[in-house]
Amino acid sequence: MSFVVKYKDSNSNARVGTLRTSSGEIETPVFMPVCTGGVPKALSIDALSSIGFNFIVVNAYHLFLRPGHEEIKDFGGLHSFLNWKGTILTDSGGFQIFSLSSSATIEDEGVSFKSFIDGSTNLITPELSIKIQESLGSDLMMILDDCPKSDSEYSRILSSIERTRQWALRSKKAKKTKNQLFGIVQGGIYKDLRKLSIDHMLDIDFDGYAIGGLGLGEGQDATYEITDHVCSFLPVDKPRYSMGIGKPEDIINSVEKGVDIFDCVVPTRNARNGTLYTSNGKINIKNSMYSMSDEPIDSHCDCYICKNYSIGYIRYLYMSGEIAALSLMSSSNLYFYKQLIDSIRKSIKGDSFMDFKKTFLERYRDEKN
RNA sequence: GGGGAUAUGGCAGAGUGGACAAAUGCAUCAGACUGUAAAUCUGACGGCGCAAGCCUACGGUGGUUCGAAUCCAUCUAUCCCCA
Repeated sequence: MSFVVKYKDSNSNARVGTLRTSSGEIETPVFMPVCTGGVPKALSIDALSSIGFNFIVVNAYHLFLRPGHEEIKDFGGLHSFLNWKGTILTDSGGFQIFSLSSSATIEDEGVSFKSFIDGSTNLITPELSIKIQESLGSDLMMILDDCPKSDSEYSRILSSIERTRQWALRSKKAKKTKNQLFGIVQGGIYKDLRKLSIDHMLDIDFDGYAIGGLGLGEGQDATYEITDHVCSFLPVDKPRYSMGIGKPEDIINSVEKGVDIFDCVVPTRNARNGTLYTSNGKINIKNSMYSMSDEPIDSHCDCYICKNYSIGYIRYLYMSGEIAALSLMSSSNLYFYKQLIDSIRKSIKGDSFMDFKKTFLERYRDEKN
């Protein structure tokens, strides 16, 4: 068994488990910093190790476009190329059907993307996606899924789960290595389609199951409801991954429903756009109230940045367009996420997850400086 | 001393008789961001008002005109060239 549940919270579906991959053992719930192109934006990859992360997600489609999966394979694989000793999960490119929808054409065979780099058109099939992920030396691969826009109508979602089923079968068949492969549940906000998609994935049987297509505008209540619905049908002895989720409160609520693995661009992208996460809620460093403030970003935080930098100085750097600000802020947000997921895990082990949730959210929502 | 040019909202800079409270950029202020085509995007940005609207404003003053940031006179300031 590559996944074992070690602790189960008695007041919720939250659990602590260990996930074994070819690059080591991961304790869940876990958060993966997003390294789409092989690096966390505005940071070096070793900054992640310094913060304490040992699990990242990269994107197969982006690395296929540049520098190329064959090139990376020749280099000795992605771990070697990045000099990353931790675990790597590769996303298949399915999300780009959503995010690059204006330059994507979906067919049963696969998805054609017009490259934003050189304009070339590439057909990404489930087989090619697996080949790319295997060439990269992924520890944990994802099937190619059809990720539609959240406001799509029922018929489009229905076709997406059917296509995802076909692509899942082909992905599994194409897999040549022993590395793990996760299925992805689609179905939008429609519970019956979610259930159908779960059945499809369970029939095929994967090493773990991801919930896809959430956090794309359906609203937080819907996100939690669908997460709960999906988790209730997933096997307890397999890891569950909520793709792209989420904001701090989303992670807590999803853990409560039984999710084990997360990734999200929010800590890094929002850092670059001026948002910092603190135990008292998120703040916008552009707000004039932080001008020349000698306070740390988070007075409850004991990280290096909070101990050594004032928010007034970081704001000055940000407003001046200094690159260092983006780096400091990304690092600070990732540290916050690391602390959050560590605290979640600790509270589950102590069977006090719901108390942790209450305490955390009260402070996170109300005090907002 | 002689000749020439220019003066516009926090800054830069369009506009040269009515569609001008005045383009655009920057700065400023606020918001958004969920498997990253994002160091991005959206909104506000003379005053008062919820609004219709009213008031003040394109260096000063005085004119021409139904109407002036735009035309004329004059004053002031700045810059350039020749002595």
